[in-house]
Amino acid sequence: MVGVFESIFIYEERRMKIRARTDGHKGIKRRRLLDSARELFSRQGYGGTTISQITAGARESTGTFYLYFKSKIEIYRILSVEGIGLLRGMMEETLRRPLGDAASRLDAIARTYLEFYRAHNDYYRIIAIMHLGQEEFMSDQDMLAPVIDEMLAMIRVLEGVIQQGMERDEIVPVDAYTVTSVLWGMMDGIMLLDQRSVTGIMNIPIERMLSTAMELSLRGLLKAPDVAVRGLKE
Amino acid sequence: MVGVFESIFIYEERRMKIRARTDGHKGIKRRRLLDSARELFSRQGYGGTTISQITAGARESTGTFYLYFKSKIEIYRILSVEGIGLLRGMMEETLRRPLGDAASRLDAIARTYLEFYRAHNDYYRIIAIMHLGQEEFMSDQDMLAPVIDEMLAMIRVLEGVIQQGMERDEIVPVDAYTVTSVLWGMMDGIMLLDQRSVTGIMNIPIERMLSTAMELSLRGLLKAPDVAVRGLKE
Amino acid sequence: MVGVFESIFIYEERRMKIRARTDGHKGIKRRRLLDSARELFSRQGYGGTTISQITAGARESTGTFYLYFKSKIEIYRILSVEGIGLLRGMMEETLRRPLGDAASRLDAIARTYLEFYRAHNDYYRIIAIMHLGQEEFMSDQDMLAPVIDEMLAMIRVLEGVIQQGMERDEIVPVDAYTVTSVLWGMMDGIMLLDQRSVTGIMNIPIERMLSTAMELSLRGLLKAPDVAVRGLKE
Amino acid sequence: MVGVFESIFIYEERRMKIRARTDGHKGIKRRRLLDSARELFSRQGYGGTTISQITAGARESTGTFYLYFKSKIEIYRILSVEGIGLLRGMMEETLRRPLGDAASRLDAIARTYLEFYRAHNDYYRIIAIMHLGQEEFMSDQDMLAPVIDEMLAMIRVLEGVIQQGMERDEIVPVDAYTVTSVLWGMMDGIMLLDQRSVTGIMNIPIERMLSTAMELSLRGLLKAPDVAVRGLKE
DNA sequence: GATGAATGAGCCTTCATTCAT
DNA sequence: CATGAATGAAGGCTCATTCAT
Repeated sequence: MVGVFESIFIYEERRMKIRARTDGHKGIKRRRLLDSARELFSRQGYGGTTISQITAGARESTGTFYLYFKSKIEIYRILSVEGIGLLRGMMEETLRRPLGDAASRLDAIARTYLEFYRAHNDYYRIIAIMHLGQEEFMSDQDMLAPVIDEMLAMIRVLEGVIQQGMERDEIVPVDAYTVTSVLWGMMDGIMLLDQRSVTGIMNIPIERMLSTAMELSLRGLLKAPDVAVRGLKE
Repeated sequence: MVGVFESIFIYEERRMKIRARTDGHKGIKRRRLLDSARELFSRQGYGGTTISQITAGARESTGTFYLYFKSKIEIYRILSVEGIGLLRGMMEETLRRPLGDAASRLDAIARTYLEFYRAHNDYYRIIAIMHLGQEEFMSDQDMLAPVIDEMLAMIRVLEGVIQQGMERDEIVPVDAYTVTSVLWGMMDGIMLLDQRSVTGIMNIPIERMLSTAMELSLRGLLKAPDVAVRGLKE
Repeated sequence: MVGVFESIFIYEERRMKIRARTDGHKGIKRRRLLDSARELFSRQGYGGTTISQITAGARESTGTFYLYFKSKIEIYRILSVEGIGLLRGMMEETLRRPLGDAASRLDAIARTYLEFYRAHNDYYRIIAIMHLGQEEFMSDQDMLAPVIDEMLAMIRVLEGVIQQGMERDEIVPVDAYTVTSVLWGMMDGIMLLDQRSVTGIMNIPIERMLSTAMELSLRGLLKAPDVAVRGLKE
Repeated sequence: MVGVFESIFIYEERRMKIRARTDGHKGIKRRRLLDSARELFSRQGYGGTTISQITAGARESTGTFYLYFKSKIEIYRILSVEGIGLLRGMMEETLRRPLGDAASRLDAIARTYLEFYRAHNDYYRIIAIMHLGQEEFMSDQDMLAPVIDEMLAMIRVLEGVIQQGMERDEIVPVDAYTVTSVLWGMMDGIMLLDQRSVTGIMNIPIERMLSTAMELSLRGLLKAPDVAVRGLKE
């Protein structure tokens, strides 16, 4: 948790050095508002959160909110883009490391997604869950477009791994794009289960669910699965 | 449950300013309100839907709503239970048919879920999506309990299939409950992707995604996957 | 409590014999509605009582209410008149008995009022308390007129006692009408205190308050108070 | 408290579309709302008065109400406490003056209560009348508690006077608390009569009723009544 | 006559957004 | 720039009264 905020503030710090000092103040207030909103949206939902709560959480006045954001929905959009950018950064970071075969790389990707899910659950909820079934979001192209762009970029990264795996003869021939999407959906589905399980619906630890899912998929995907997959039987 | 849906198409003929003296008439109004609510909740979310919209959609007056339902959240709960009951009915219907091996059965289950998803997307959205991130629901046990009960009952059905598959030596030894959950999560994840793709994020037909997911999983799950799985490479 | 209702029913019974049988049924329903309303008004206040509650309490249907009463306010008016009539009946009954001097008569009157207050608290609340500060009642002359008429009639009865007492030289010379009003107000004030004390404001038994009030007044009113008044010092 | 009332007449001059930036302005709007509510509650009762009416009376918008008060019942409670505080202030003021014997003091108390009743009839109606028969208030301890406390405090003041009178041998031996309650109830009863007589039930001026009541009681209460009491016969 | 479903105006309260200061 | 008071349009829900049956 702390790691992220540091990085966010560091980012802001950098901007401050480039821009005027007032911009720096501006940046700080803006960030405080974003942080407050993120926490509240995640906890209370979009409709359940009021501008007053956001500004109170940031120790700013109501009016100040509109100095930094056009509307309530806009701050939500910004948080979405921010969140997905954070996830992408983590993915790129992961894939920058030298990782042996396709199995390891896919495994690393899954682990990274899980790490994001846990360390930045606020963001996860915002980008993956909260907007579902909110007419305002689904029909607001300005809202959705940048989120979708980021998401597609990330899926393309994953797709590259699958593609490479096929080229290296580690993965059975498949339609890389479809399989990528399926893997992504699978991961989301499991995290969704975990979100629901917050309310006690089922009690399997998410790591176990995710590793089971990956082992299952890798067994189906790899040419020589026996090497990579362990522990399916427990 | 199926009978109910038939009635949806019939009642429009009868439309007149009729007082609901008989149980039949009463049922018709109630159903019209439920249908209107289902459509609106699914499209606009819970918070985005007003009682006025629901009654307008059913061509009734505001007060009439409260003749049939205790509150806004109550009609949502009823729709949830109704939806999940419908899904369960379809599942039971499917599994009642004589289905050969575990592969066929799992395939049939996936197809049934997909059929529900498509034919009753309103209900799917209500039971699987709309309540996410609505603090209101997550803390309302009266609301959640029946939905969760039904859902667990259904997962147990799926688990039985896995279990049986292991006993018959068709499926590799796994923890049935975990694998069941993973499969369920996977299916939901893919449907979630499709829901998002309503806005054009990616262009793969859901059937293909789901069959790819099943093939992948079955390859990992079955002892002799080559027999059951076809078409992974396309 | 029972006594009153018997008398009411007997009254209705008589009417039944005179009128057609259907009128009898009508009378019974009407009475049931009145009784239900009386109990509810007294307990929940006018605004807090709904027509549905009244009809439910009388085991009649909502619509039936409007067969017997023009409106919600009308049943309230009828109850008021009924209540005050009941009180007057009790007063007349009391004064018909041979009662010695003025002191005894005034005492008997106070006791009768107290008895009414206790045995028919529902009615007391309706005629003396509930309508206060209800714009609708105070400006509705149709509502007030009959209640006022009955009340004036009763005050005149009391006035007669004072007058007679002066003529007999038992009471010091006073303006009978003023003193009557004062005595009446005094009794009401004490009952009001008791009503408030229901909520725990003060804990003196009403009999003691009322007897103290009467002793005090009689000492001021009578020419030879020492004879009539006892127990002031306790 | 008195200061407040002065302000009522001043603020109208200042009426402009002004934002309440300073405490002063804020106080003015609050007061305007309180005054509007006081007048309306007194005239129409609690249930008969709407927030819209209150804000319209104060020339504010609906939302503004909730800037200054938590709810409808809260403004009623504030008015109650304000009213009873005003009465207490007047009582204390009166008793601070050097008043000779018990008779004069009791007389002064009665006059003060009457003065309050007349000069602040709105408040009188709110604290003494309006809440009667409103189940809503009787069960709301937060509402009742401060009112009751103030009232008991005032009764204790009166009780002190009686007590002192007995010690000085001016008053016959009585149970001070009971007699106090009775005197208080008597005064209220007479004011109640007057409230009802607003509608023309009887035509005696309230001063005369009250002075008659006091004379009557004092004659019963004092050891040497002939000195203090005049004018009973008119 | 009797019924009770239907109506819709109206209530209290909330909150995103504006704008005077 | 910054503030936070002000706004007023809804929203969910109730209930006296009506009227088709």
